[in-house]
Amino acid sequence: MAKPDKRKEILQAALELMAEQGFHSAPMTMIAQQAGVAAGTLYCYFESRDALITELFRNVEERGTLAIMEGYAPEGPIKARFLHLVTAMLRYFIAKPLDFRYVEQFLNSPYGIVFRGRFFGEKGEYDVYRELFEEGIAKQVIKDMPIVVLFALTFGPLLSVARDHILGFIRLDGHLVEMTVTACWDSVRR
Amino acid sequence: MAKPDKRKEILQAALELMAEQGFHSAPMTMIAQQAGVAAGTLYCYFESRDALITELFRNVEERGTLAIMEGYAPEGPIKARFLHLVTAMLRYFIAKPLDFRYVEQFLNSPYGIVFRGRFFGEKGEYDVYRELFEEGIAKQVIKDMPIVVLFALTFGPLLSVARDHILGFIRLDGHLVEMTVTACWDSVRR
Amino acid sequence: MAKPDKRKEILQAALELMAEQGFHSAPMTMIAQQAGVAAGTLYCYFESRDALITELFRNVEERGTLAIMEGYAPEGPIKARFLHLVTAMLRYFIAKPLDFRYVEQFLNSPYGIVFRGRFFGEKGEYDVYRELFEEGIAKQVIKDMPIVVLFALTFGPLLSVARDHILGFIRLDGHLVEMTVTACWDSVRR
Amino acid sequence: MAKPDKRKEILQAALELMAEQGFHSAPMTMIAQQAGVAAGTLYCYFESRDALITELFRNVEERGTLAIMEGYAPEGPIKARFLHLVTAMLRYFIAKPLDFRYVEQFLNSPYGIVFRGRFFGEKGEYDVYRELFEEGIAKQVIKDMPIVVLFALTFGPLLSVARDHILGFIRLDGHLVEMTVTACWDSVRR
DNA sequence: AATGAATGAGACTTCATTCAT
DNA sequence: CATGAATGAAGTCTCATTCAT
Repeated sequence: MAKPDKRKEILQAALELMAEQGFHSAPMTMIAQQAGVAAGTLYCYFESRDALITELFRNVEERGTLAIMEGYAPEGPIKARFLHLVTAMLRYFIAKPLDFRYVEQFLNSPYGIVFRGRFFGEKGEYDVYRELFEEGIAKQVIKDMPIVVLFALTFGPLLSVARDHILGFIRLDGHLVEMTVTACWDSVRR
Repeated sequence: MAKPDKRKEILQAALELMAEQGFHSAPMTMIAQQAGVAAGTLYCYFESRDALITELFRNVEERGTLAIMEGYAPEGPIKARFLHLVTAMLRYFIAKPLDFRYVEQFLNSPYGIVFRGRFFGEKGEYDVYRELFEEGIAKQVIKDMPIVVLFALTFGPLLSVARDHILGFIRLDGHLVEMTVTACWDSVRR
Repeated sequence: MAKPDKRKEILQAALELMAEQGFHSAPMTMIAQQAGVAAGTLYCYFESRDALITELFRNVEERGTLAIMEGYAPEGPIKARFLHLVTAMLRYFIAKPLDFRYVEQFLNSPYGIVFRGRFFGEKGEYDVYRELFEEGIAKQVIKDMPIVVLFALTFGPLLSVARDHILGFIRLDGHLVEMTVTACWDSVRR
Repeated sequence: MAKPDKRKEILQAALELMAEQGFHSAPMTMIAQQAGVAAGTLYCYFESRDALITELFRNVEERGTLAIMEGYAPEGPIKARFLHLVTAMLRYFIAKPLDFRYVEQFLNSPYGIVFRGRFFGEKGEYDVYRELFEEGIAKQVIKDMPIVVLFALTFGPLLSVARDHILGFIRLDGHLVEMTVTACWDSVRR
């Protein structure tokens, strides 16, 4: 029994190493070391390196989903809902830079090809955006474009800006977050 | 056949393999094979794997720069210049999917961290955007935000949309390109 | 269910796994699982993997010995005794394919090198054959050859034929068993 | 170019190690060391461990085939042909104990399951035995039994006796070889 | 006795790079 | 310049065994 959270420590170790240096710089041995366990122990909790990487992504995704759904009012006006989701996501990225870097790594790796086009999208949440856009289009509040393009207009800048913040190229304070989110809105609104 | 330019063939081979499968799936031996040369020959032209990868990026970057600068009128109105640059870049990505995929791989790898924040920016071109934005801000045509954010608002959606096109999630025809570019403009304009 | 004899269950599990897939495909953990016990429990009953393997061989050997000695008339004529032993052994192999496969695995492994030259030979039974051959030679019923060669002539075909039967290359019915055994006799008889 | 026979040295190293201690005691590193090359070099000549093992078997098989076919008169009388083949094979095993041990290892491993039932049988030679037996049965010189059983009666003792010789349990001189082969003949002849 | 999480040595394999030709 | 065989460090994963509970 010992530490029932050895699994969590491994995930955390993997998150830190992979987010900071990329997948290729986080061999299993190093993850084990960072987690304070033996190399073989990783395989008590994860079937393979791939399984660990995928599982970690699900983990992060879940945290992200919780973050953006908190306080979300599915019945409110389109614009308010859009601003809520996008602001929450950007704040989440800023608050959890490791999560952000990891998601980026993952989506830009062979593992993540499957997930391309969505970000935090395990079923429900993906639909949150989709529904929002579709409703917005129907109500003529949002531009009549393919959902995929609306996604790009929304998340493209978001990821880019979050990255720049994390890498230190800018400092996203509350004001700047608001401006950025508003600009995103400008690009999708009618 | 002869050997018109072994260097170019090596670069092309690397581009194809890395763009299609990722860096990790393009070992030096395979690149050599694809280029029709011996493994050792690569090291006659490039000091190391890293050098080849970096050099290839510069190569692609140059092509991209040429593409967007063609027909660019530096003295025209802000909006027209913006639309020109962004449209040209998107078209370039669509026309050269391998270049695009490679740039993505590169920027999302440890190699590319240095280049983060810019895209086609070797000196001059980066300045093209910068000047455009600064001029636009001064003339109160573009939102008064940090250049970095304006970059994110412009290139974030562009890359995302290009990726979706290349992966087949959407089909970017002339109309859709125009709409996308316009939406980008909406996000940065005042 | 309770635990009638954990030791036996472990041996049975090892027999099944090793006979069917070979030693290499039966790690201790898998044996434990198949036996319905924890991995560590194996070491309560067997000092090591080697000990388990060796002990299992003795076990199987004992069953085999019982099978061939049943109904054996040590005072009868040479030929009748030969036919009895050989027939019984072949039938035993057919009836207990797992035992057979295991014996084969064992004898063809480093473990079994020590046992080479004998088959079911723990003390008494080996002597049964030896005495039979020696008496046969003395009575000029059996060829005057080294015992080891007589063993080879007797058991070589037996094992080979049993293997072919178990692997499905032939179907050994009563008639074929008799013919095979007779042929073995032909090779040793004068 | 260096040593054009590095491949042969690797095969020889593998043969020696595997024949003497079994597959499991001959890791790739050790084979490389014994062959006087680096570990990676093995993979210049063989795709994988499996490929090496299989290739080595084919190699040995070929040597064995040459040995038994030398001086074989396909038109001679059944008995003479039988004695030739069996004697030649036994002598080959005695002359090349490593080959013999390796063949045994191989046939008793997962690799060799496919080859079960034959010994030196790459097409042609297998047919040599088969034709011999079939012709013998037709001419009523050999017992009318399934070919598989005749194989067992012939090769079973052969392998057994060769093993005993190699392990030092007996010393097979010319006389004993002749006696053994004759005994084999007794078991299959009518 | 029994458990099973943890260990860590060691196996197979890949691949960037070198160097004698 | 070009070659490509050779290298060996490093990575992933397996599994016999231990030990605190």
